[in-house]
Amino acid sequence: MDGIKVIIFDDNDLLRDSITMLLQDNADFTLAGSYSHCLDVAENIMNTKPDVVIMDIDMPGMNGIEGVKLIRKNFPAVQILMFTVFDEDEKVFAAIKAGAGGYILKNAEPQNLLHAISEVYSGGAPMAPGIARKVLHHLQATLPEDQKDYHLSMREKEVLSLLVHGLSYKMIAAKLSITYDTVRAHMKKIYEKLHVSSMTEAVAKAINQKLFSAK
Amino acid sequence: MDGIKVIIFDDNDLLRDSITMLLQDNADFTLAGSYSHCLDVAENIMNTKPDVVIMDIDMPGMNGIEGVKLIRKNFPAVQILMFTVFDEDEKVFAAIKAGAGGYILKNAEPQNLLHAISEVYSGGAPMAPGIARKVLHHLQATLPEDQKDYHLSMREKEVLSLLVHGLSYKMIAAKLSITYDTVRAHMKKIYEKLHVSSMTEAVAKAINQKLFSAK
DNA sequence: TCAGGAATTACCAGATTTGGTAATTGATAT
DNA sequence: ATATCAATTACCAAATCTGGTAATTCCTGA
Repeated sequence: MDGIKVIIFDDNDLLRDSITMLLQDNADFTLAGSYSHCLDVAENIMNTKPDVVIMDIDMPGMNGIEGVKLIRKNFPAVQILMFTVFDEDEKVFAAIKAGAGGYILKNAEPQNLLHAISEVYSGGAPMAPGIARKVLHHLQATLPEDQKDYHLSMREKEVLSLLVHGLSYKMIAAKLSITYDTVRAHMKKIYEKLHVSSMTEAVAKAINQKLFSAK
Repeated sequence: MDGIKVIIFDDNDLLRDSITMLLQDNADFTLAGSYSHCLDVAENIMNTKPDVVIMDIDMPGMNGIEGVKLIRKNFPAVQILMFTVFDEDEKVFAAIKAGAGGYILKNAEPQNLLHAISEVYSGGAPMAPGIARKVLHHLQATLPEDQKDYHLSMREKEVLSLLVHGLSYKMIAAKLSITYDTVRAHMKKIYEKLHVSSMTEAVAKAINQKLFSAK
């Protein structure tokens, strides 16, 4: 009956107040805490057990990104909604990397904030339009290319994988219980198929083409 | 006065009809074309010059992902909104990689579709909640770790970079106009700093830690 | 001014990799 | 049944890499 339990971290007192009122006027939400800094973030969460945390980025003492990391590490079930004026790539991606579940901007309509809280609570990932576009573009750039198929045999993949993990021919031979010369034979085939002619090139190509997670 | 110009590709005739009606009832949108397959996608776009394309994935002849690639390649200004029943990672990421600007599901409210069209048109990236979450998670997983600093000197980075690009000691020496032995000296330092002891390990570590884009 | 790091060059000896050529066995495909 | 391919082993000679040790120059911070 008390709706989604929310706490907020923001050093702007006026903004915290207006959000407090916004949430109090709406039966779907309960404001369980409001803090001007996130130095005691773990304690605050322990005490209030929120469903959703609204987190500013620029705060004295500890910035919101660090706060997010702490929350994710200790309370993985809590959803975090970034609420900030920043829309630079650096902050956005740092927040996402830290584990934020949504990212909206302070110039948004109050109604959007409420909607975003609901959405992040129910497993969505509310993002300001420009942010979502940034995220999509970044993803487009990093997503693997259409994987070329180099027609490596099972054994060859096995050998290449070990090579990528730093083993020498001799070590690979030992690991696979085959002869040094057999490893060499496989390597020759691999070089041929990958169009390379040295271990370093093979490793670089294997990792870059994501033939292996390599780690 | 005729609003956002939309065309749609979907092999479900009933669905195309209902979207046709939906758009006709709304002055903010104009339906400029409706096709059951995207085999003639380039021609269709040439003729209709749409602002936004609504694209299904599963269609006879050519699937929507391929269609998206074609559109992106030839008409980069056109925004594409995926509209499909699929929410598997594979399809989602393939569509994003291909260049889709938004991704919503067919079980969404009609109102959401209209909203998504507006959003993708104005530079946003509308996504179904679950899709957005997938995207965020994927990004979290691929975003670079907090880069460890191996304290490599400028010269050492230079040498390592060339190594990653497949050059041998000799080639590196030539490229940098230094002696083979100098390259060796740098490599020894690099091995020490990266805690490795072979070229392959150095290359693997350099790429995995994203010291270089390596491509 | 002195210590320390970065960049450079040098040499030695041993380990490792590379390219070429060749052969055997077993499985698969036509 | 014949041809192709994967996996295996082998040997040679040349090229390349690795670890150790050492020295010089230049520049920078204490």
